[in-house]
Amino acid sequence: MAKGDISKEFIIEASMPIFNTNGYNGTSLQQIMDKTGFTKGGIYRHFDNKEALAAAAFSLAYKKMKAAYFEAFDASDAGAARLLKFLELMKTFLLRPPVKGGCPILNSSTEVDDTNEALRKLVKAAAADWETIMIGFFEAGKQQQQFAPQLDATKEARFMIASIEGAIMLCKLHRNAEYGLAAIDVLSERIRQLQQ
Amino acid sequence: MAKGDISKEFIIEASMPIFNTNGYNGTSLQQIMDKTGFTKGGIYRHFDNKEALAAAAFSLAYKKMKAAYFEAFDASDAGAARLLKFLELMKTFLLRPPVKGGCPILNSSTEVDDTNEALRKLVKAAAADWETIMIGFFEAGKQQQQFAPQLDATKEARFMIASIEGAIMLCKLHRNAEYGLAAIDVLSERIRQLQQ
Amino acid sequence: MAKGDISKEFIIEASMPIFNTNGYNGTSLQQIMDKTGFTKGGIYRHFDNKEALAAAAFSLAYKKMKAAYFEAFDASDAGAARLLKFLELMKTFLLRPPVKGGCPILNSSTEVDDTNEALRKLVKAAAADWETIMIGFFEAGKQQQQFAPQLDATKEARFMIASIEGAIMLCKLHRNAEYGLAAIDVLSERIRQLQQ
Amino acid sequence: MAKGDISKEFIIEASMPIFNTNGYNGTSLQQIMDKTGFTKGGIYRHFDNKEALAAAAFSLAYKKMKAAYFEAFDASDAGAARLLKFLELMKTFLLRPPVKGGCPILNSSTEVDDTNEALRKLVKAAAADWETIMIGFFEAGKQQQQFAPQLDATKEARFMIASIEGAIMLCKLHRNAEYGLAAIDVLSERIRQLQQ
DNA sequence: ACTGTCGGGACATCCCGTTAGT
DNA sequence: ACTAACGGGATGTCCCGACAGT
Repeated sequence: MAKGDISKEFIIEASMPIFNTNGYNGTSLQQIMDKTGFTKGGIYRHFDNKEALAAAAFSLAYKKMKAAYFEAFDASDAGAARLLKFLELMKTFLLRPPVKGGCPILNSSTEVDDTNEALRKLVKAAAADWETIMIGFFEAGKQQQQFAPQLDATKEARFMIASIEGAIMLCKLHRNAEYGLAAIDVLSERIRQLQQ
Repeated sequence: MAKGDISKEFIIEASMPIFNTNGYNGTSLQQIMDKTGFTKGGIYRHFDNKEALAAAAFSLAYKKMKAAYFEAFDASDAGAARLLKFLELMKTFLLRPPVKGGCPILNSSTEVDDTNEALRKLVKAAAADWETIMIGFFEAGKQQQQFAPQLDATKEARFMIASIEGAIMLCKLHRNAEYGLAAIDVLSERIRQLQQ
Repeated sequence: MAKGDISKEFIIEASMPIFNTNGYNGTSLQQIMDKTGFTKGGIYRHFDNKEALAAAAFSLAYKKMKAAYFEAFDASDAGAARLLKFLELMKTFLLRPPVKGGCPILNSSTEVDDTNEALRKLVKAAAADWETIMIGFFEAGKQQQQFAPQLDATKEARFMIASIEGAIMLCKLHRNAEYGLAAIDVLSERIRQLQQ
Repeated sequence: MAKGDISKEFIIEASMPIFNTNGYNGTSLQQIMDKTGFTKGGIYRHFDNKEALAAAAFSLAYKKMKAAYFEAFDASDAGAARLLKFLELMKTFLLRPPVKGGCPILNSSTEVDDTNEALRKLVKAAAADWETIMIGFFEAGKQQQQFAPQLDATKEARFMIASIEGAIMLCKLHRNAEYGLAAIDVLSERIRQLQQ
């Protein structure tokens, strides 16, 4: 990796938690300058503008979050077991998220608008990616005859994502894991109900 | 109502959708000046600072949202029926929310931090208020023997709120009601399951 | 005294220490509003503008300072004795001035310029008034044959005022009476030298 | 000297007379922008805030004043002769000060308070520096047996500084050198008296 | 006599982005 | 590849003053 690429990665890595914690509007280049030690010119060498940097930071945040999820899956697990394991993992993430600031999709979703189309597209893609993964889990469960064949995997996936995101939001707001644990528990119950 | 109070209400009413759409950091006093026709001096006459105005705007937004909810409840309905009606209402709100910009709790939750303690408290209180209302619905259902007496109303309420907020988030992000409808449907199913 | 006059006096009395401590530019009407409990309109009922109020406050400050000086003079004292008594009084005033903020002439002199002609005239008049008083003391000493007839009273008065003001300035700056005591002591010495 | 340093010096040089004439509160960044041709961004590049610029301006003002003093001293002069020469110089400075606006110590002393601690420290240090210099003159006179060995150099220095500053103040206020000349003359007399 | 209301502008500060230079 | 330097503008806040109303 060339020197420039190292710097670029370094800037993204350093700015990611700032963006994910303070939001796009709440983050200034000055904060990133302070953290990285680079000057503005050095940063703009690698990114056209603030939004491009924010987009890169978001991508990294999602990548890290996703990696934290997959890290926890046992290769032998599949279908329902994997889903339950995933939900258990979520519980620990409610107050101690794998990326500082919590779920980047949630954090970005309220701030992106028509003035941030590039970033917006990325967030949508990330959400879609996550959905695809979850659908895969449900489909795997169907193939293993854990779930009924008529189970609507897309619906279940979206429901699960929505509930988890909402749970994260409540925990962050109240600064109390209790508010989200309830939701995760119900989701686990549902997975078990759907089996048999 | 005195002249000043009218102006104050007017400013709150006008700034509410701006704050609820663009967020706290994304909203400038200039935008509020443009919308209201007031100058900064006129605005600061009624609010100590931007946060105070944002707080008032949030309160109004939540009040309007809550009113829209209650407006839809039939006085004769109670317990499970009221919950199901509420969920039906939610479906229509996914893309056409009663307040512009969508659920103010969701919108604010990602942006409030330690620098906005006053606003933060309000958002927390609103979330708690909503939770209390939902708990009341479940408790009413228990009293009418629609739900089993051992049903954990708090857990159900938190789960429902989390799922709804997550659903709203997904719809807003994708600009497509489909992503949220799935969640609402599952919630309705669950209410029916909990009955009998 | 009519109600309005009482209010006027009250406002002057309350704003005087603020102006004398923070200076003209450093004092805002808000501070005076807070201290008096009046609103801006109430204040402007009695004063055309900020400068007019500052002028009134200055006059009061000088009046109080002058009163504090005369209060200490024994009616029987005159000439040199009175001058020495005055210098003793000055020593105690160096750190505990009779009006909060210290000598209003000194405080105002650095801030008045061509944009404050009205205030400027007042400060000049106050300085001239003080000078006249001091000249009177020296002249009285001459008449009592304490001082030589060829003593230049004006020169001595101006010198004494300059030294005292400079001493006050140094004490205020260093927040230490030592710096000014030296000057006062030399002045006392000189008075004694001039006698015989 | 790098380009930036030139700009910085230029800004300090340009803002110094403004600060020294109008005071800290009476000086706006706009005035400095107008005078320098720099924009706020360009100014803030070199100074963290207004106070930092004011501090730099004060330091320059004092440096210039001090330089003007020393420039006038003949290398061969020392002790009493140097003091008398200094007082002669003061006379010409009463109305035509070496730095526009007059003595920066006097000008700043009335305005610095607890909100300007950094600036305050500088002004105190300048006053102390001047005092040290004056003490040196008196001590030199003692060593040359111009003054009695028991002469209190510190006391004389403080007295002289106080009188000079007070004289400057009176001249500035009355816009008339007469008021200060009296004081300087007496000081000269005293130096001659202390000799013998 | 005094309050309430509002205008209009100034203020210091912060911001993002560009360019010259090395 | 990166820094230093600067522009130009927006931000929230404060400030003085005017005026209607009572």
